[in-house]
Amino acid sequence: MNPAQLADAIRDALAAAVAAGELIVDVPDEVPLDRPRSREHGDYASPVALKLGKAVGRPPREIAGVIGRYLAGTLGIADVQVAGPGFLNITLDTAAAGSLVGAIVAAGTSYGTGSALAGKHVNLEFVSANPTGPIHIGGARWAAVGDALGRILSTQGATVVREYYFNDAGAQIDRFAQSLLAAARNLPAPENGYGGVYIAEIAERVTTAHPEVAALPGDQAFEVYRREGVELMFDDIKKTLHLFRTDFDVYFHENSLHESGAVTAAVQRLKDTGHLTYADGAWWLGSTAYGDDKDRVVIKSDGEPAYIAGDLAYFLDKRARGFDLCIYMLGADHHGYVARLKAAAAAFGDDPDVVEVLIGQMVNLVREGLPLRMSKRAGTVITLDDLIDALGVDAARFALIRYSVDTTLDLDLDLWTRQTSDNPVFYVQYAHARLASLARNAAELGIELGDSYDPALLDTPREAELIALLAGYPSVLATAAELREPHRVARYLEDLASGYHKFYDSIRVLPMGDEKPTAATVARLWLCAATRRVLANGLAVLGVDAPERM
RNA sequence: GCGCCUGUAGCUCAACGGAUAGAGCAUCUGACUACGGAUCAGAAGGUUGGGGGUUCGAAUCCCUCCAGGCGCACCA
Repeated sequence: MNPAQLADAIRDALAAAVAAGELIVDVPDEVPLDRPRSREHGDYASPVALKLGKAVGRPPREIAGVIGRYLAGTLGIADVQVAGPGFLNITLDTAAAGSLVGAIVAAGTSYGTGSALAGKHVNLEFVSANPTGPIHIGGARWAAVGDALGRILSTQGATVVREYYFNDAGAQIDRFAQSLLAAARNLPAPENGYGGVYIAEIAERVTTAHPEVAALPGDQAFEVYRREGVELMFDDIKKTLHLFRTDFDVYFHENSLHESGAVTAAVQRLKDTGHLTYADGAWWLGSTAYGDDKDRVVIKSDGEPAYIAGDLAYFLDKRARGFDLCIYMLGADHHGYVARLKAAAAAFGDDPDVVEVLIGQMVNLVREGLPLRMSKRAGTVITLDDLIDALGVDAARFALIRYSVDTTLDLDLDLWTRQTSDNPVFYVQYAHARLASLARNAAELGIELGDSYDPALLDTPREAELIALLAGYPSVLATAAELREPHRVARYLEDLASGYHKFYDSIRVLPMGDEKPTAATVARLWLCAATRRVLANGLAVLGVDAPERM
């Protein structure tokens, strides 16, 4: 029996009680059903009586008692208890609970998926770091979390396009190109320019590939460094992200919006519809209506488009490509954009809720208990490449994903470089490797899963706990998708790994010595196969490897 | 000054308005001649920053104060 079937059974019991005149209330379409934190509260718990208390006008415990009476006879339910203020605690019978194991093995990689977002076209924009330098630690957080979120949304049926917006127009790129030129010609770095070893390195690569540049006058050389340098930067960024297992479907270039006339057209459309106002020689967007603290300039008084003009055209472009949800993942230093982006949608006559902005807090690095202060000027920026070198892709991704993005993340390099049990990613991967090893040993002994097992043999508390954990995976995924919180999946996997290690420690799976495999051996192997499946599915969602051996 | 985020065990953090607030680390005590000890069992550790409010029920929602982080450009 799965949770959805149980919820239906509770609703049916409620409906039956209402039909019999024992309760007078409108039967809701859906009945709340939770997995209690404590196993003492059964396999499932429903606060339905507490929710209905006011509408029915009777004490919740009384209501729960009535529903419980109607529910008690349901096939697969071993026990129904009224507890606490009026919870309905439900325990499945062993066979009904154990049958889940077979369902998981049969479902394979699709176990845990849902359909809450079926038919949704989601544009997921993340990282989008300027191509003026390598991805740094803040971008790394979004790379890991954004990629995981994309996979999570996909499990719920959404069609997800991952997108990276390259700001390759404007003054920052000019400064980048000037910095390259200065480095190539051994001139001091320009004011507001970029420093760091990578500048010299890229300048040299450009110079090597285009030796003629040395003889060119400054403005022509500048153009070469701009064109070629930005291209190299693009390549480096893509390469690093690929190494980090974060690939994008679309790398969108801001420049293309200017060159195609999309920016001009978007601005003209807003002028025509009266959504831009002219004041002090500039054209303004009324973003204050969406919580901005001031209106924003779209066309500057010198006639040039401001940065936001590109955003306007970009949003229209996304909508024209058929997305009905546009998610932007931004760092805390850009939280001021939320109102602007929503205002942009509204100005085009669109629903502001199409725009969803996720704000992630900053990442600090800690070493030996002290915060590592990063400075571009001093060249102590920690890049994504550095992070991968230090931790490896698996640990880096897991470390960045397992914390809510609402909290400022202090990443302890000592902890995550340690290859020990302190490190959550190893704990989870070890559980998977152990399961793989167990399967190898079973195969060596000639024990096979076969077509079926007896679910009623999975009858110890440890097994019941493990099955209950497995049963929780779909709702964890669904919640993670709904709340856009990938860290829930990571935490769940730690719990599941813990549940498995406990099981492993207390219950022998394979026969010892001369013993013959029994029906219980087979049932337990099925349970192990199901656990391994869920660990592998969950790790895949995070983009973390599920190793056969460690 | 205004806005967003945060404040939970010694440390790092969980907990879609639910029951006795949970993990890991650190500390202390235990468990391997057999499926991987990178593991497990147990102990100890809390006025969920303070104060009000809403609710059958608040770490969670509202108000307020305190503390920290990040922003408040005709830059991109």
